[in-house]
Amino acid sequence: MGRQATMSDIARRAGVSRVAVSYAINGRPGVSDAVRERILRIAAELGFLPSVPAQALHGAAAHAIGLAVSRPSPGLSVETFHRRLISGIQAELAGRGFGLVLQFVTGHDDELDVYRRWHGERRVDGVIVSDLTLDDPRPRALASMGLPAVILGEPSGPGGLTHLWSDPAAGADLVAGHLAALGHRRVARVCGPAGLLPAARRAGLFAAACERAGMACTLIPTDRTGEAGAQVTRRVLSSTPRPTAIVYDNDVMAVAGLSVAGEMGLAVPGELSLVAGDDFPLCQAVRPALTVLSRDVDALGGQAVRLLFELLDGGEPRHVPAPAAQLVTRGSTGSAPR
Amino acid sequence: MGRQATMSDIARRAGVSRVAVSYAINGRPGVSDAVRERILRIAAELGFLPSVPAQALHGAAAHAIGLAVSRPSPGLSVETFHRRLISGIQAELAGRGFGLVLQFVTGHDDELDVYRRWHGERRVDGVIVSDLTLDDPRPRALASMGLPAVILGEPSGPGGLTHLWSDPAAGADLVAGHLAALGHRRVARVCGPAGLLPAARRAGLFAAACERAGMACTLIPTDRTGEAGAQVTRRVLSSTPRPTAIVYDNDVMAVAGLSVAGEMGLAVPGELSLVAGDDFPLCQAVRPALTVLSRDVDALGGQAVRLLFELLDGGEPRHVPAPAAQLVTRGSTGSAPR
DNA sequence: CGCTGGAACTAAACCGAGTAAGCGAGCCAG
DNA sequence: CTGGCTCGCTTACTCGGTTTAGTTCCAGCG
Repeated sequence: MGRQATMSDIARRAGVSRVAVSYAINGRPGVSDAVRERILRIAAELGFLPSVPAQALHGAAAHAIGLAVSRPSPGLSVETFHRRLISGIQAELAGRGFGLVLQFVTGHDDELDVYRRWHGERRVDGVIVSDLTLDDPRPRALASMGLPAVILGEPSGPGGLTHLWSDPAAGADLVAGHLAALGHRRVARVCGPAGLLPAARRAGLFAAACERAGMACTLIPTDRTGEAGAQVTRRVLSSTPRPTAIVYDNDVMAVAGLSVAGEMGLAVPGELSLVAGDDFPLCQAVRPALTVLSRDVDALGGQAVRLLFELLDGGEPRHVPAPAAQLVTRGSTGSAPR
Repeated sequence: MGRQATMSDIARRAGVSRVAVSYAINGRPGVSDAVRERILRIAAELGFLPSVPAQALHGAAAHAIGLAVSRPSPGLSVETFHRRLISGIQAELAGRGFGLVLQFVTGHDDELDVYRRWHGERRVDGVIVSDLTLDDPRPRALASMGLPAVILGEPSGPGGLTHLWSDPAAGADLVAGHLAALGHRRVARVCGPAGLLPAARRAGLFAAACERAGMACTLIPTDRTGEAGAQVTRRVLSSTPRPTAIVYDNDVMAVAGLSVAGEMGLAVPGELSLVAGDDFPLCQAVRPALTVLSRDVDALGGQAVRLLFELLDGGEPRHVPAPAAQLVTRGSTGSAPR
């Protein structure tokens, strides 16, 4: 009710100056224990909380970090990825009293405008950037803007920003190795858009891993939607010779692929093995449950936040490897048909 | 580069006082057109943006609204629901220069703490509340806190807050009518947790709608996870007499159910019809695509924001009906087996 | 010629905090 | 007994913008 209590209110009630209240509440020396205690009691009574805008006025701390999410990138996986990323970010943020400001954007230009606005309006202290593309303008722009940022993705140019990314080679080897060990010799890889840096790298590395494992590999780029997953799967399964395993870049395409396989009367994993590129609840809900290459996205978000705080505390930007992806074997992969 | 330009910087460069700059930038009378133009030109050159914290200091406008999302509520549908809600909120917010502050919470108490903090710290101007439960303490608490709020859900107590909700009866009738017209006589409804207000209401109304349509209906409460969807489906399909149609409260359970039906050798829609409770990309990705009861969640989010702005502009709280859900017929429903 | 009025601008106060500097009291040492 | 030191608290200034109250200048008008 009424308005929020301010330090002046507390000072008046306690019969001291406003500054004494500031010292008491921030736990700095300058007030006696007796007065400090009285002030804290009154503050608690009044439900006092310091005004973030007022604090942000003098220092630069807005006590918030920003995350811009590319809106039109289709495919459930991306959504789920971001949701888990946000979840991980939150967990780390909560302890520090920081807030998360979220904004959907439609492209890099739009996103940079958002960063400029956030920074200009002192709304956020730093940002976390995901979905790196080839020749991405964002790192450079952020650096010249002076807005602290943690980039989720491999550093390409020079740019002195903090990057956090995991080596996709390890994951590619895991999947290729698993399939090769099961006796597969012909596999298809349903990839993400060729323009997205991580998707392109994953595709290339998987092809290389297949070669090393002695398997033939077909790469098919898609827009990562379920529709695309279904279409591509139908086409691939109609080709001759038919691959005995398909690896999908995300979960929604894999689910669509599984449905198509069922429709075409192919037993999974008896006649066809499937691997999904990310582990989300959906992958365990379908029958058979999908073998997945799983990243701990929550942990990634948390680590990104910790790196951002490092920057905010005056640390130098650095490049950090993220934990590697792990293969979770479920019912959708089995021995290759003979 | 450097720090952000302030009004003082502009004033110095333009050779006028800070106040003149304020007038010029806010389009208020008090400066000549010549000076105004010069000030605006310099402001643009310097990339000036007013500091939100500084503005928030005098009025109450933080230029942000808050959304707390219940974190542990399981089930992909809820996640997707929130994602689309956020998307709709964003679209409406973007035009007004408002930001969205997001926070995951673990329960009502936690959520109320978050609201208290947001409000106390002047971080947000209002909030949007979803996932109403029976005897929900949040509306009352928000009202007594004086924090403007739009509640997505049916008003239960008195409380003078704005509520936005759609009549679930219409949707229940649509689904029941559709199935009855196809000749179904025995249906199962896989529901959400009994404690969630909308889930409970939907369940009750669907049972009533079935009765009116002359169908027998079994209600089964679940926690909405894919696992639960699979389990319940297996149990239901093993019972005698077997229902000829199953209606799920969300998408992930429906997908799990579809997989189980395939596993058990039941043709969809030949021997069994399935309906999902929400329309998300996933429902179109699987084969056959799922018939769904679709709400325009994006529009809902947008409308919630508009109602919140009404409140912020001094409007009175009111109760508003949301657009009714629509039935989208796809491949998973067909004539009942004879 | 002087009075009124409005346009154009400025000085000063304010919002709610943080920080630096100042000042009186009490204590200790010389 | 007094100089100097610390403790405890206050006054004064800052942040960046808004608002209120003037002030100056000039035109119009009686």
